[in-house]
Parts: sequence; structure tokens; C-alpha cells
Amino acid sequence: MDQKPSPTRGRPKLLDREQVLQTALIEYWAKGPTNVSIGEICKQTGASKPGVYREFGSDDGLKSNVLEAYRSFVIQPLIDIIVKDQPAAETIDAIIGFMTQDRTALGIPDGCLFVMMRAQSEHLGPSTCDKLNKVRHDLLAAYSAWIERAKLHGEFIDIPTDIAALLLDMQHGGAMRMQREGVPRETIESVLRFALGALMFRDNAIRP
Amino acid sequence: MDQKPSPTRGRPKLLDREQVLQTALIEYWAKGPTNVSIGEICKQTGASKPGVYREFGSDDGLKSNVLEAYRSFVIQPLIDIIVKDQPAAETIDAIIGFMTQDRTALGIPDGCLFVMMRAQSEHLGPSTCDKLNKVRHDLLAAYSAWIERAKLHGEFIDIPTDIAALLLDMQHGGAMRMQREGVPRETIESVLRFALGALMFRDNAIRP
DNA sequence: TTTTTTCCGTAACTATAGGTACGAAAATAT
DNA sequence: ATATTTTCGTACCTATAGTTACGGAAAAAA
Repeated sequence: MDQKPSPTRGRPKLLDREQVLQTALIEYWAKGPTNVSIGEICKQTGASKPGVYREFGSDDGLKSNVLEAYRSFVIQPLIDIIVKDQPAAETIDAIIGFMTQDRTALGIPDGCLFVMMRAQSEHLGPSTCDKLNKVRHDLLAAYSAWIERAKLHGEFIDIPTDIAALLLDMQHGGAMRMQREGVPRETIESVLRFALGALMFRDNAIRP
Repeated sequence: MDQKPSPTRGRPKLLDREQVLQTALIEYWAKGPTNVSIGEICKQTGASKPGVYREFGSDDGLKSNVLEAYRSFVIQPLIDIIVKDQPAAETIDAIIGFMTQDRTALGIPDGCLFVMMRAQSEHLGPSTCDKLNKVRHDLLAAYSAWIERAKLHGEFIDIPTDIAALLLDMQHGGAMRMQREGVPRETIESVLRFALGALMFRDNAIRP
């Protein structure tokens, strides 16, 4: 928790930590977290390899930092949608909207880095795996809190909360994988509407 | 389509094609298709690297052959369950039973090689990707045929067939991923029962 | 100006992976 | 026996990835 002990002494730092993080984030997201080398990130940012290692320690260190950036950039907004106090039907609409955004219009890659990392956690280092478990836990906790609340309002079907949370997580992962496989946006939206609508009392309305 | 032009001439072949295929299958399945090197498979089977390359041509060739073995060993049995002519409720039970088999008791790895390969198709060669698409197509076609039939019998909810097929495929992938993440068998079974039960008319019964 | 501190980046190291050159070995045919 | 055919497997090649040794550069402090 220390700040900078001597802020201005020695050769000034050139390495742009944020730029490396952003570049790595987009590259990992677009190509898969195990398909991008440190050298590639260096090329794109102009940073040197020792510079990256000085900043992040290792491949694992870089990836766990990127995951943290992804968490605050993507997962936290999803959690914010989930825990927002509104009718469950609107929450589901918001979740579906979030998962089926037009990514090319937004300039961000298809799929989900978090989902991809989980699918390849065996290739990742320990601190990235730790972070992965934490994020997973937080997301499941958010689902659970929302489900409990919706149950109290009589909006949710009779289903154990932990099961429903896993089910939502499963649909999220499935939607992200479909997106990466090139399934059209509208198709994914329909699938999600049926998959998530089934959790509420008779709300199977879909629109063309 | 030729058979052996000269069955018995020259040095006899030592390389055991089936053993290499079986070993590669289990290794890819257990560790992920991009986490096992050809050298590792050679070590385990006693085959030489040039021997494997003579037999399969390349990494891509080996992987596509392994995928074919996996298809007939795992995917085809699933398709057989799906297309079997029986009440939809029983088909769903059978699908759930199939997906939640006790793998350790059966001596086979958790998860699904097909699902893993799809998630990492960017790391795979062209013939493996072709094969992957074919298997995916066959599986979706089987789902679709079953759904159409169940609809005629009035057993299925009102949902476009292609959407329902993708939904089933999504749940399959989700269940396999959960299995790899260590979620207990019974939990996955509950999730699937809700996820698939929602496709039929009021059949949300679950058992403890 | 010299020292001290801090960061820089070239050039290497190590390990692993996919892939192959090539001479030897084992069998049949002449 | 010799030639022919087919397969064998050691040893090597090449590329890439993660990682670091190390000498130098840039700034403030003495």
C-alpha cells in the first residue's frame, strides 16, 4: 500500500503501463488469452520486453492485471445491471441487452475474456487463476442476491438460488461462445430470451 | 479409397495407429487439445515422432483423426439418444443422464473434447476445423429433428426449431464446462433439469 | 562534476513445439 | 546372394515463447 517513496529521482519512466494494459486487454480478448505473446504486445506498444517484465513481473502478472482491467470494464457493469433494484423482467431485458450489444459498432471484440480465461484456466498462472475465482465468485454472488430479491417479490420461479445462479452463469458463457462462433446477434437474443424467460413466471414473449 | 496395394512387402509396420489415437484422445480430452504435444504422445505410446507424422501427416491430421474417434465414441451415442423415438420427457431424461454420467467411475475425463475444441478452434488446423463444423452441424441437425418431432406430438413449447437447437447445444456446452470446473454432478443435473425442462409444457418436476 | 539512483533496451538464454533428413533395418522378390 | 521395397527412429532443424544479464542513459543530489 506504499505510495512512491521518491517520486522524482533517477531516470524517468517511459513505459506506459495503461497503454500496455489496454493493448493486452484487446489482444487477449480478440485472439484468446493464450494466443498472444508478450513480444507481440511489446511490438504493438513500442515497449521493451524487460520493461513489461519490470512492470508486471511475469506473464501471469500481466494477465492477472489485464483480468482486473477487464473486470472493472466489463464484469462490473454487468454486476451493476444485475443488482440494480428494478422489476426482474427489466433486469432480464437489461442482461440480454448487455450480452447482445453490437460489438463491432462499439469497437470491442466479440466474446468475453473472462469466459475464455475460465475455459483455458489450465494454461494460466496462479495469480490469474486466483483472480478468476474471485471474479467468478463475485458474479455468482450478484446473481444470487438478485434472485433472492426477485423471489421475495414473487417474480421468480421456485428454484434453489445457487442452481439458478449457476444457470445464469451458464447462459452467459453460452451466449459469449455463440458470439465468438459467429452466431447472429438476433439469434443469440432469441435464445437468451427463452433461456432466461423460463426463470420467470410465464414471460415467454419474444419479438421478431 | 484404395486398400493396401502390396499387403506384405518391405519392413513390417510397428506403429500402432489405434494406440496412438486412443492415447491422444484421452490426453487431449483430459488436458485440452492444445496442451498436449506430439512428443508427449510419442513418449506415452513408445512411437517415434516421424512414425506419427508418417501416419497422420501433421498435428492437424492427428487432431482431426482424434476428433473423428471422439465423434464415434461420444457424440454419436448422444445423437442416438436424441433421435431415438420416445416421449420427449424421456429423451430429456436420457440427455441429462448422458451429460451427468460419473466420469471417474467410467474411467474417462470430465468435460467434452468437442466443446473444448470449439472453444479453441483458433488454435486448430483447417482439417480439424472442418471436421468440427461437420460434427456441430450433425449434432444441431439431430436436435432439430427431435424438436420437430416433439412439436408434432405437442410435447414442445412454441419456439423456433433452430433457436431451440442452439439452446440445447448451449446447455450441453455449459454443462461440460461446469463439469471441468469441478461443479458436483448433482448440481449440474439440477441446472440441466431446469434448463431443459423449460422447453416442455409444465414439466418442472425435480427430485432431490 | 561526480555520485547515486532509477529506469532503459539490446541481445542473449532456455525450453518447448512442430516438423524432417537420412541412413539403417526388415521384409519380399529375383 | 542381391536388389527392391517399405518402414524405422536418432538426431537435427526452425520457430517461438517466456525470461533475464548487463551495460548504458537520464535525472536529481552531493
